[in-house]
Amino acid sequence: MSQSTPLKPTESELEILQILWEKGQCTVREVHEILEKNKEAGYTTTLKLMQIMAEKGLVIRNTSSKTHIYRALVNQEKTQQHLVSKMIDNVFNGSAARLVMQALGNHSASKDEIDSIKKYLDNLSDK
Amino acid sequence: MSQSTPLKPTESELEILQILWEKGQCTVREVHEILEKNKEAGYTTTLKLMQIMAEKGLVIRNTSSKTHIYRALVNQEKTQQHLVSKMIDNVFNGSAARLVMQALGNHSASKDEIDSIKKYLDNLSDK
DNA sequence: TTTGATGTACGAATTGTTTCGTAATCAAAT
DNA sequence: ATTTGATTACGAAACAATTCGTACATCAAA
Repeated sequence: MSQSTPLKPTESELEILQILWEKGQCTVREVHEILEKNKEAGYTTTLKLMQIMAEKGLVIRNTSSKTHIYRALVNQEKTQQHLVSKMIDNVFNGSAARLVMQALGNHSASKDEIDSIKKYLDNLSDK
Repeated sequence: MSQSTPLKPTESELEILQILWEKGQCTVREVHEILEKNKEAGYTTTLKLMQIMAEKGLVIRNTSSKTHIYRALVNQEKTQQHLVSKMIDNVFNGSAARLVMQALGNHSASKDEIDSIKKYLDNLSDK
């Protein structure tokens, strides 16, 4: 089964996709202003990236007015899934469990998060 | 705190690192033969990659004999940790829990794996 | 109708990664 | 000694991602 849209966006593209996934739709300027909070970047750089993403089919844009409006065209979950699978193969030798433990061993998970994962696991093993 | 060795190896570099992590030490040929099982690649390509990795400090090589022997110089767990953290930020908007669920939902982890993760979680929340 | 602000389009420079051809080196076998 | 085969060294091409300067379009306010 061939996939015409790339499921492996670059890092910069992912930064933009995350914004679009959250906001639903954005102008280049809106995306750019959010990006700028975290890193230095010229406006035309963001513009160019989003244009390329449109060419690749990662996003679609409405060009009916002067200021174009962009939306993500790739599915958030599918993209995440694909990237996680790749990482499991590429970094953890195929072991999902090791990735999970590494992710949790990091102090990045809060107690609430851990609890919700437990619930999730309980549901999983019920089936 | 600055890190002189890059903790973000490229994909090709990761493929090689995984082999070195597992085997401990390897010649270029050994690495190359393992890589060849999964993908097409010329011998000198692998050689060049490993030479560059040595320059970057990702690996170290013993050149005392004609055939050089390579070892990973970067730590497996630290590297994994770093990459997972990046992915959590970059792909899952900072939520470790969402990464974990994506990883488990997808790769249909075995019951044993799930149980061992549960135990791991119990230990985590005890502290 | 001119000016300024805000936009898009486009091309090109820069940087990093991957690939491989060719030459040089060395050791072992003949 | 010479040949053969396996190795490293090196340079450059091919490719991809990122960055940005400049030109041009549009619109609204002066």
